[in-house]
Amino acid sequence: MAPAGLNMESISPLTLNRLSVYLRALRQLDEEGAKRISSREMANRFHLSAAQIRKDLAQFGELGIRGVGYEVAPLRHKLEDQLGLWREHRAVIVGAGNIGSALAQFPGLNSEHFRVVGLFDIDPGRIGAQVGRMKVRPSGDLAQIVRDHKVELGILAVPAEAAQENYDAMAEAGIRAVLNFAPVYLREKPEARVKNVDLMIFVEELAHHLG
Amino acid sequence: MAPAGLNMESISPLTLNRLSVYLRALRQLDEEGAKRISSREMANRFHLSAAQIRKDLAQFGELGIRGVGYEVAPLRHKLEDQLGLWREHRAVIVGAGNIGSALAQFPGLNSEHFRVVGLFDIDPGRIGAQVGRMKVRPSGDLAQIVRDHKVELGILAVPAEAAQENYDAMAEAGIRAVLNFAPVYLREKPEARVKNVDLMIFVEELAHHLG
DNA sequence: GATTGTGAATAGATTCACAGCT
DNA sequence: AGCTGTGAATCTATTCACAATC
Repeated sequence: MAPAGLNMESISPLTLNRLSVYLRALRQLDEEGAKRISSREMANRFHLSAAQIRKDLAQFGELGIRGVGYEVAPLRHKLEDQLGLWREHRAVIVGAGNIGSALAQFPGLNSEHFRVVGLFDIDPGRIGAQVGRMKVRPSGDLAQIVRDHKVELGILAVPAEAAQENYDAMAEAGIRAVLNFAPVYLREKPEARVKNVDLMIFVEELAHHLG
Repeated sequence: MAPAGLNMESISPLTLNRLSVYLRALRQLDEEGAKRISSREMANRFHLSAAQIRKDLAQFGELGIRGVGYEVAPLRHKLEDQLGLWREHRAVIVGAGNIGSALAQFPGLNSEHFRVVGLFDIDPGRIGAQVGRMKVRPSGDLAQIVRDHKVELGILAVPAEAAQENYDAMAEAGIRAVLNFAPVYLREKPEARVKNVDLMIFVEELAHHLG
């Protein structure tokens, strides 16, 4: 009997990130029409560890069938649930520069699970510009859009020096989670969790190996 | 006596990524005119762990002064050296869609340490388009540009289904390291190291916490 | 016979706490 | 007096290896 909802332990961040990887693999398998997959097959195919797949998945109950493997579609949906993808999340992007504009049109953020409902900037030269299917709005309209569309997710794509004030404004408007692309440490408020994404960390990791 | 160059141990990936974080902090301190900083001050200011800063830095010799702290400018340069930033690295970007075009104009990739020397696409509708200071070139010109500019770093910003063939072409052309933004597992060649960046992992991590 | 789920073993990372310098 | 560098202790993550199950 799988103790479905009563898991006290929170998922470790490393495991959580792997769930996203497994989910991507399962979606591909599902599209290919695969009905079942063993941890070994999945590990070989997507360059993962079979033991780790099993340990990670076992946290959510007995999801597999001994002697057989995992059923692709049900496992996919289980992982989507764990990742909060059982409902649509609305997002706004603040900063309509290159990165912000690219993210506004990013397929993953305009999918079944996420929807970008606003792209904001403070620069009058950008306000009103068409970016994909959206028009850039003045940052002053943020709070109203967040309220009207029940936005939970904010994406910060402003210069470093403007990041803290825009984060504060997002938190104030009721946003619950922020993905920060500005290369700066944000003083975090309890109501709005921050996840930093620093692209230079990836580039510098490669540069180190180049020597 | 610090055994400067004879470090046999390779740096762990977690430590390596923190070096980028420390470097960013040190640059800011340097610009502010700070001459010295203690691990404690740095930890408080940038929300890090003092013991971890010391452990990480101690790998590269006795960089600090007991009773005093670290000298900002020399430490900054030591970390830049460790991260391979003592010389300029040339990069090309393949895929001139939203993400590729944004990265072509990303300040970190057009800095003292990195330079984007080419932006490529296969779509005739994009070839010739002006993106920042660059014109989009046909992917067929990749090998020549890589050779002429001694390019070491490739950035893959093509759709998932085109990623493997473009990675192979990069490796073939002589590129040594690839930052892959396509959400797909690449069969890696020994001559061209891959670092995957999947933006959906970050978004889904936040979505999980939103529940 | 095959594969999961899992306790035990191993490996790796972080934090503690203090000796050693300045 | 204050801060680094570091061994020891702790905590976390991964891998192994096999009993349980289909």
